[in-house]
Amino acid sequence: MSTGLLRDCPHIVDPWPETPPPSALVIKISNFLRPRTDEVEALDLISRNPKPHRAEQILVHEGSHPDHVNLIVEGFACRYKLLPGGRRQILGYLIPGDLCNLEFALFNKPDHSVALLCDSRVVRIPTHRLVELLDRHPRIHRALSLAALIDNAILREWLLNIGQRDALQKLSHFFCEMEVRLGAIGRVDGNGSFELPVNQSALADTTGLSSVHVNRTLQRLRSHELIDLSHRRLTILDRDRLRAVAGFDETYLTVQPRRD
Amino acid sequence: MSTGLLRDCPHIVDPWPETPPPSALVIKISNFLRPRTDEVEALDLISRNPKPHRAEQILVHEGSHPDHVNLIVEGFACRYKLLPGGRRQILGYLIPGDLCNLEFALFNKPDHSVALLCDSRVVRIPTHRLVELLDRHPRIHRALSLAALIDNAILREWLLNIGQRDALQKLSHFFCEMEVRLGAIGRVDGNGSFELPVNQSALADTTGLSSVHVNRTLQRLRSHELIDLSHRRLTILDRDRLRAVAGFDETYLTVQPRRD
DNA sequence: CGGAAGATTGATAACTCTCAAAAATAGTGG
DNA sequence: CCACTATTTTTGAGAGTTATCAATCTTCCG
Repeated sequence: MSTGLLRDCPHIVDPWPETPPPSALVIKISNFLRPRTDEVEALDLISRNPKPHRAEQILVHEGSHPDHVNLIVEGFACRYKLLPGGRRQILGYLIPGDLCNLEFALFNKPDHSVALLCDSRVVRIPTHRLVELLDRHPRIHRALSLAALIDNAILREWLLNIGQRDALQKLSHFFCEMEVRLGAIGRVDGNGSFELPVNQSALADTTGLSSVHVNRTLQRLRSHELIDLSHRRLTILDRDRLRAVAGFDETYLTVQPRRD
Repeated sequence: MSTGLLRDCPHIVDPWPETPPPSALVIKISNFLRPRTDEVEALDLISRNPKPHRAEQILVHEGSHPDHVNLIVEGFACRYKLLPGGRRQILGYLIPGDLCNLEFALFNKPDHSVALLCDSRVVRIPTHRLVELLDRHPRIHRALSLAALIDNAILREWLLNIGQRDALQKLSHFFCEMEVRLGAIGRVDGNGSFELPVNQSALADTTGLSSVHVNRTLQRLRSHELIDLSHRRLTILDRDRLRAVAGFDETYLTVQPRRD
């Protein structure tokens, strides 16, 4: 069952105790197209046997030259860049089903690092195997391209968030985004509550605020009864109101394919 | 001495020893691979007959459903998002050779708008023609994918810039980036001077600062004799020092293809 | 020449930061 | 299971960068 390693990471729970669990990657692809049986098989095959990794582990080092991509099967990771002075900007979060460094394994060296935020299960896929998969299954290739576009849209929205919104909006917006993303892979329960293994220092580096200010802004959100954040778990108490505060519009996270 | 991506890729030989001036798109593609004659022809064909457009014109409306992509042949444009309160975040700049909305023409609706910053020459390419081109010339397709990765890297660097650097660094960094990008397409003269049709209000929306603060920060940069900005033209007086101030490292703008 | 847009300046307010330390929580070993 | 340590959260105070408002000056352009 659960190993000692995973015991301390309560969000790693098999949500499909009975049936064969659809892999995170299949769920993700399904957002873009209805996968055929052979495609499901290929995706399942490639994400088989995830290895447990410890929190804090660095999956990708800026400037390295990886020969594989990382698929997050269970857990959380973040992309980030460091500045000489020690400041850090978090560039995005990786959740189950996300491919870590597709682009850089194929083309360029990573311009940023990726680290795990909690104990996670990760598949290392050799670059050549991924390329084979994409060659053999063009629809999967297309779906992953769509996923990359969404990543892009997320980056642009973050730019807007960090550049133009105030602290309260920044944090609210981030929470709204994570709720949608995690909801799409079944990680949000009926109460609007989900695992979010992100401490206040990381929230600060996500939003470009100081951790002290994050702390005080969180208190404000709590006192307005918009959220509850404790034990690495976020509960959205009033989603509509939180979205109103954030100015959140989820369309940038959604897909409207033109043709199949 | 021209700065730019070509200089940093010594294996890429200048394919036009003496002949007619290469189109902006050909120059751009050449940063990623050495185009064959037929590819140059195809690129030239598709970027033929650019139409003049007035400054301020909006090329792409957020939420619209364009049936074409815009190729900037000459001029400047910017991507941006607006917030209900009237605030604006500029998300990136398009310079000659840049394709405006490749992604959204193919897949999704634009999540942002694009507007011209000065009188420009633009080619409207019907989506289907672009798709044909990409199908017929897979190497061009691949090169454009690489270009998209660079765009991505730029977005991440902007996130770092806006999130973590102070006003002086933000502006310096932006100037350094534009110098490299414009240098790569031959738009920077020997004195480190180039056209930059971006007013202080746009600089503010680029960096997430107020225009008043931009003004005062520019004065500081000028008094340090790092730049000169007037008549919509920026001159970098001391590139090394400006880069040091900005903490600028151009590798995120460059390409190191793995194969081919 | 005159209006409009952009740049500059001054003054004040405010949001956010930094420093520092205490309180609370989580993790670890006996 | 408890004690102990490290990490994280919280709090206080003061400083500072940056924003806002409003007016003036300058430049651009018809």
